Amino acid sequence: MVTDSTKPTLLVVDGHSLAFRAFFALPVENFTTKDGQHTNGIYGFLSMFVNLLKAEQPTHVAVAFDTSRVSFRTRQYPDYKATRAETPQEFQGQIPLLQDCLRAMNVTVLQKEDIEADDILATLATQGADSGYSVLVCSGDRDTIQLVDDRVTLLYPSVQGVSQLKRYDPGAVQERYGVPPEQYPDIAALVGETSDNLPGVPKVGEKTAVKWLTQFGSLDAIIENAESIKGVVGNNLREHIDDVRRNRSLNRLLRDVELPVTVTDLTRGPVDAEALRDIFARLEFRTLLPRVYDAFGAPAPEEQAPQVAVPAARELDAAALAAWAESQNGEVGVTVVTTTGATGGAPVPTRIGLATHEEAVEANWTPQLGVALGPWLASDRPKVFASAKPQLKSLRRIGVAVTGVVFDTELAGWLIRPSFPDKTLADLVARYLGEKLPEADPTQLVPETEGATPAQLSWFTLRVADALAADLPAALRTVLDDIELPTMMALIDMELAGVAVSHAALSSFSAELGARAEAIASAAYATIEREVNLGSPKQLQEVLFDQLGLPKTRKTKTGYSTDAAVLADLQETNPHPFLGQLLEHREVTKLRQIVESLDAAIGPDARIHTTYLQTGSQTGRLSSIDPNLQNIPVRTEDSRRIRAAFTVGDGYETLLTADYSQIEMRIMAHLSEDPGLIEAFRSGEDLHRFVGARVFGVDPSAVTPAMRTKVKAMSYGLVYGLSAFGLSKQLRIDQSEAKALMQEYFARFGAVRDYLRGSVEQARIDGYTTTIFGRRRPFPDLGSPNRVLRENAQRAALNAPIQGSAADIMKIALVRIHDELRARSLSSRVLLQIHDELVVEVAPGEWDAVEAVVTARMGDAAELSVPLDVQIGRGHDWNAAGH
DNA sequence: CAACTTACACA
DNA sequence: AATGTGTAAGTTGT
Repeated sequence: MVTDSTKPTLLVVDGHSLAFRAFFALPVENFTTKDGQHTNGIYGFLSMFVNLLKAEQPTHVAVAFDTSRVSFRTRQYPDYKATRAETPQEFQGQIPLLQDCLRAMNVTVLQKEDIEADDILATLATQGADSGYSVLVCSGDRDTIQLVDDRVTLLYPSVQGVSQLKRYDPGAVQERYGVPPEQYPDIAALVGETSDNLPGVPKVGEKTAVKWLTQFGSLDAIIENAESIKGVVGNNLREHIDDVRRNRSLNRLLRDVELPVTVTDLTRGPVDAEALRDIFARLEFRTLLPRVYDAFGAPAPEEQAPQVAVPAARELDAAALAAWAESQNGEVGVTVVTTTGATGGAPVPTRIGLATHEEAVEANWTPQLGVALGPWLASDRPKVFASAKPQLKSLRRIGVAVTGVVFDTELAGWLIRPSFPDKTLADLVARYLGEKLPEADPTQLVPETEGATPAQLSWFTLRVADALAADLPAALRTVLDDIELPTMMALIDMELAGVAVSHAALSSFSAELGARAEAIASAAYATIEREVNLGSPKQLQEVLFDQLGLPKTRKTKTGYSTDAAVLADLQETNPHPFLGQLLEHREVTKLRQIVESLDAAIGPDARIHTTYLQTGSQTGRLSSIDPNLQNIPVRTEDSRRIRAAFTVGDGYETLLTADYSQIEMRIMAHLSEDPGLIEAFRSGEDLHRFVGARVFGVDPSAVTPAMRTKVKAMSYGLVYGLSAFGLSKQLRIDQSEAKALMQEYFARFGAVRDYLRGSVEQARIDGYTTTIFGRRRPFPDLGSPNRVLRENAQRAALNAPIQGSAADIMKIALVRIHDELRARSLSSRVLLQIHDELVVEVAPGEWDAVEAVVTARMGDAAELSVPLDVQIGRGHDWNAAGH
């Protein structure tokens, strides 16, 4: 005989009804991801669910869902639940995500065509009770009361919300409804159920129903004795007997639904740490993860010790470390520890740790070690890093070159999941090994936990690299080997080279801009007869809309927009001197801010050294930080003075700029194989003039500037997933005119539309987009029922192969130019990459050779069905070189 | 003091 | 309601 304490407990939950209650209980504003996915139903359900797991400690669990609003009951009685309002779209979309969460928690999710969730619950509860389980049924549907008996308890959400569950055992049902559980459906049949659109006997409520049941003993007996019941209610009963019979038939839950599982299959497994982390990250649930692990009685993965014993780090002297490295045949993990920037100066190596899968060795970095280990580092013996770039940079600073980098965990992790922000070794150890990288507790003066040593970090790096390599599709491995690792080597040289910038030019320009800003501000204050902070959108709103009484503009989260587009619109409809002054002030202060930050970034070598983030974008582009040299102003006369401060450095002769013209449209032509677009590029005619001639049906020579502007905006917009609305706003034309323009465009370049449509559809099927060179970007939301989410994903998916292929091509060109300049022993060097432009510092006498290399390697970086056109510029500074 | 919001520079 | 980035300043909440 099993005692209660050892009896297995089965928990079965109606996912739909409880998530739906949570959906209404939690304010949607607080539960929306930055992408617009609503999560209130998911969060509320999971919160209740983990509490339940923790409190009840069930050994077996299942969550059941309805498949649709249609079931065998609606076939029997088409009006069943017919009065229910349409399920809100915001809720509908949450169900699949909730199911993903549950699966990640290793909880069985069940649903079956034609069957309601409660029937699945009834079936499992019956099986469970018959097999000796103690059964808990959790549902928000009162029909499940009939399941309660001495082995089955119902947990029913109270009016306060889903977190408060009331327990119904037979006694509690008797107390609350005045009848034993098995008779509850009789009451419900008599009273009816408004929410299910099942009318009962008029004027009969719970009280009367219970009275009759007590008096006659059963529903059948009541019906048999209907004649004997007096008064209006008696009449009503006799007139509605068919309704009562129907109600009783419909509210009987099926206890013998055929399911793909039996109760014994519902055991609780451990959570899938990686899947759970991913889905919670996507839903932006931060506090729920530890609660899940708590409910599962398992330590969170962060707290798990490594599954494999970490080898102790052996401290070696320079000669021994070098000898150890030379004796290794396979891949060696490498970790270079550097001084931190805060100590002043650029980081240089302080320690190095090496590891194989078996051994971990390390040493302080000394000049002697540099000499001893230098040959191995410079050899092509295979080395694996976690974030190699800063480490290789630190070595290069002290004159140590490294080759043979065959893997980088950060790059690989990014290629697999470009959207994932966490790519440090610690993150990847947690994600791919399910282990916690030992870290010294920084809050402790004397840390209780020892952090991993450099050699041990190298050991972890190797293991993570193995896991990543196993997860890396062949196409992405090619991107890593042929594009990303070589690009990283080129970036190291570019970052270390830096670009010469004139402090004198910037500081005087900054002062001038400051004076101009002040003058404009004074004039603006005079106009509005008071002083406000012109940089404060809040104060500006007061001035514009209250004081000056200008019409309200586009709404933002916190009020009304005062951005440049809005101010320009206002200036047209309600001209006011303050508007112009404000715009001018914005422009000048923005420039000053840029000039100031650039000036502050000039190093002791009179050059600015940016850092390129190789894993910072989702498309494959680089980004640039500290400072960002990819957004230096260019459009206005003032901004060109900033570019003029970027000069050729000492010992060099001139700057060369090389940019791809219309590379994205060329890729579009290649991918879409549109004959018109391909002809446009092969003809050598100006693209927008050619397209304008086709769209407006005139000779290329008759294309006016206005026509050219329109098709140019249209072409660029295409690559971004532009709508007629967006185009009309961009060009400040009627939406109808924008629509006509788009139609005319697609009539002439139909293959472009076909390609764009097809590529998004393919992405929906594959789950990711692919560039010409095989780089991928996942798009899980292309099939989302949430329209905002889906359409955002569609536009991004439209753009990703084009922007990504352009990034691939530029990286390939960069690497080949970088390598060829070195191979030919030229001193000229690439300094900057601005997406479709390279800036090269040309050494004396090398112009012709460098120009030839750059032109050729950019031009043949990819074999497209249209030529890649490269524009070269030459000058003493970036502005002069830019035309 | 950190997180969020707005605005704006570039491709 | 047109993709992808990074930075700064103001505002708001802890």
